[in-house]
Amino acid sequence: MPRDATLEDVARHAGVSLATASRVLNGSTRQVGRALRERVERAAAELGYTTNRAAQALARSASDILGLVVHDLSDPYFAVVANAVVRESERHGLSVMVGTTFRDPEAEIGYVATLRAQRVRAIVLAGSRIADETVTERLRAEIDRFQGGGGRAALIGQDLLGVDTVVPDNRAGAYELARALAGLGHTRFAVLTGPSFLLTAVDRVEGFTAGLAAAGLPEPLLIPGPFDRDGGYLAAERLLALRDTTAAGVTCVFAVNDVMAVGALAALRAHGVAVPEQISVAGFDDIPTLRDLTPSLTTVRLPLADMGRRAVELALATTGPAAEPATAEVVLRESTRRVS
Amino acid sequence: MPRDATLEDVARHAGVSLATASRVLNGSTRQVGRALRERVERAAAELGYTTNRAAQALARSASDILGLVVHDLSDPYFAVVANAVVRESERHGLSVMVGTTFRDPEAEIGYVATLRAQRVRAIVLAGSRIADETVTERLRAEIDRFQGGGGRAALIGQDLLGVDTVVPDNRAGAYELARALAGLGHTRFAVLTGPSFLLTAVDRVEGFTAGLAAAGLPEPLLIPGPFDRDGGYLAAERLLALRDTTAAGVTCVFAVNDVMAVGALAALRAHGVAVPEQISVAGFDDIPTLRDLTPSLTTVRLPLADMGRRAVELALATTGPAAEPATAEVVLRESTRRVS
DNA sequence: CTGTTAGCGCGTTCAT
DNA sequence: ATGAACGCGCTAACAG
Repeated sequence: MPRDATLEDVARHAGVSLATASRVLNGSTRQVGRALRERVERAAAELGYTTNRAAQALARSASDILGLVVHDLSDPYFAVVANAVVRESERHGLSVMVGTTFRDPEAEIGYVATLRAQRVRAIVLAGSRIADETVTERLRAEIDRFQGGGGRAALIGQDLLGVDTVVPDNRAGAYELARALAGLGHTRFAVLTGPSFLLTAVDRVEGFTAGLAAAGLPEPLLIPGPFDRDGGYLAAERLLALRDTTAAGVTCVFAVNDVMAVGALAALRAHGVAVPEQISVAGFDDIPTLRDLTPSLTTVRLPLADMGRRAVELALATTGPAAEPATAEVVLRESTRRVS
Repeated sequence: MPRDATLEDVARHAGVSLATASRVLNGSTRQVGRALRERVERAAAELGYTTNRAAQALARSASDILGLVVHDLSDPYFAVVANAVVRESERHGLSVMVGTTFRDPEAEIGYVATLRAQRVRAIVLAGSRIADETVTERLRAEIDRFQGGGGRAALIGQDLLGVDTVVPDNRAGAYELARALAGLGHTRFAVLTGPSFLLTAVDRVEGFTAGLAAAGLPEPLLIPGPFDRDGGYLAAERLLALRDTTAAGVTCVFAVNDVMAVGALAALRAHGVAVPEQISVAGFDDIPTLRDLTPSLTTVRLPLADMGRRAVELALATTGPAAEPATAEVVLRESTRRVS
């Protein structure tokens, strides 16, 4: 196993000192004579030399890695955010190390620890915070340790950790959505709420309910369930089961994210309920991949890619903790109709 | 900026030698006396010590990072694959460093170089190879250098680089799809081929054409274009424009991937062409997120997550170059209908 | 079982 | 402009 060429190999091969080789091959401000510089470059090329970044990081005590923690890369929400984070990081010359937690808060804490061990330059945490003081506190402690060691961190989600955060405007978005749907004439609503421990879900439910109240409408029927496609499917089935009782008169369903809405659409279709003729459906996020659905989904657009990009900016900036809102915008499409 | 605690800090704090601290804190086989062990652990906890992995990697000359290179994380195909790669890597105690190339071969080569500089343990390259000998050769050279330094590499795609590869059975899948569609009675086909330099696209087109030939049917009408959603949309529009001439009699369209098929469906819908009543549409990949489309999409299923998982296994195994097929399976759904 | 010490590959003063 | 030497944090002989 012929080991990689080292800087010393290059220096010797070029007949110069280690320091000189270092200066020409890695971004030093110091100048090196033209002749030597070329000798070193030739030697490096001949030996196929590549900087050992681990060693460089150690010597400089500064890595060029950015850590990213998401719930689930196969969820298009995070896929889009992650894509933007990677892209923006590359623009800054950083490599990205990703971790997936599958919504396990312990895994999230563990991943921050791993990234701290890696001495990454910055960490971006994407995804809903959890309604659990203890866990949140432990995560905050881990992040504090990371920042204590000189690291930077930024969040996408609820501003709960005392670090720079891009805050999706879940409440306002859902509020406006409720008003828009009320404007279409709907009066009885059901909400597929997702789990009550997910703050993102909670914020959206609360915003929606507040919007209905502001329109002078009664509280919606709340149907909890998992935050994913199957959760939306099951919740929609439960709604149908309640059609003749609690859910009587419901003409519009709000699923707190697009992926759940897709599940709900599938369930309604499977049970022969026409959308939007018999019931209207709305989601949240405006996932690009889902824009070609039929019927096209009424939803609330979040600037996903932009959020990822801005999170990286925040994580790389040197300013103190700040919360930046990411504006949500209602998009009415075919899955909701006007009722008399 | 209070720097992180080091092993030496811990050792001093616990009143033991550096070596002892190292032995208890990091996985050495060596045993340490119970008393000292506890003292060290306590000291580490008190100081909030975390191993500096960069230093550890340097000392051990072996990192615990796996590099992953994909075209585009926001493309659900790669999102699913990447998710599986991350998951499997975590299972092996490895962290994942991702890079996105957006189908730029230069970027791909560059990323392998970056990962080599990082001295990652293994690299997984996902995504279609390109029909360009020169570029392929340069990528191969870069990978060889990486492997020369003791790294391991695995591929998902065409077996062209002389490393372990998970080979999606594009040809056979498309071949079977053609036969299945022929079995439905279709005789005139169009193929939205994607770009001719993408081997994945080419393989699928060739397999499909071969399948038609085997069924005694004429060659399909080929319509090239980009490999993404918009490419599918545009190609479908071009197909419609040819309806009264070259494309006369075409009753079935094969888009070489699901995302393109979605674009095609959108275009057909926009132009008032009913699917499958007026024309049948089929895709390839069976992207999970797209399974709830209406009409549901006839496609060829690829075991995406499994492919990612297996690529990691290959990259971590010590065996020599091998090519493992990933079987493709035709899934007939609503977007294609039987014709007389 | 525990401690000493020599590297791992590179950056960076400090002389020259 | 160039080189010698020390340090970054940790592992792995080697010696006791």
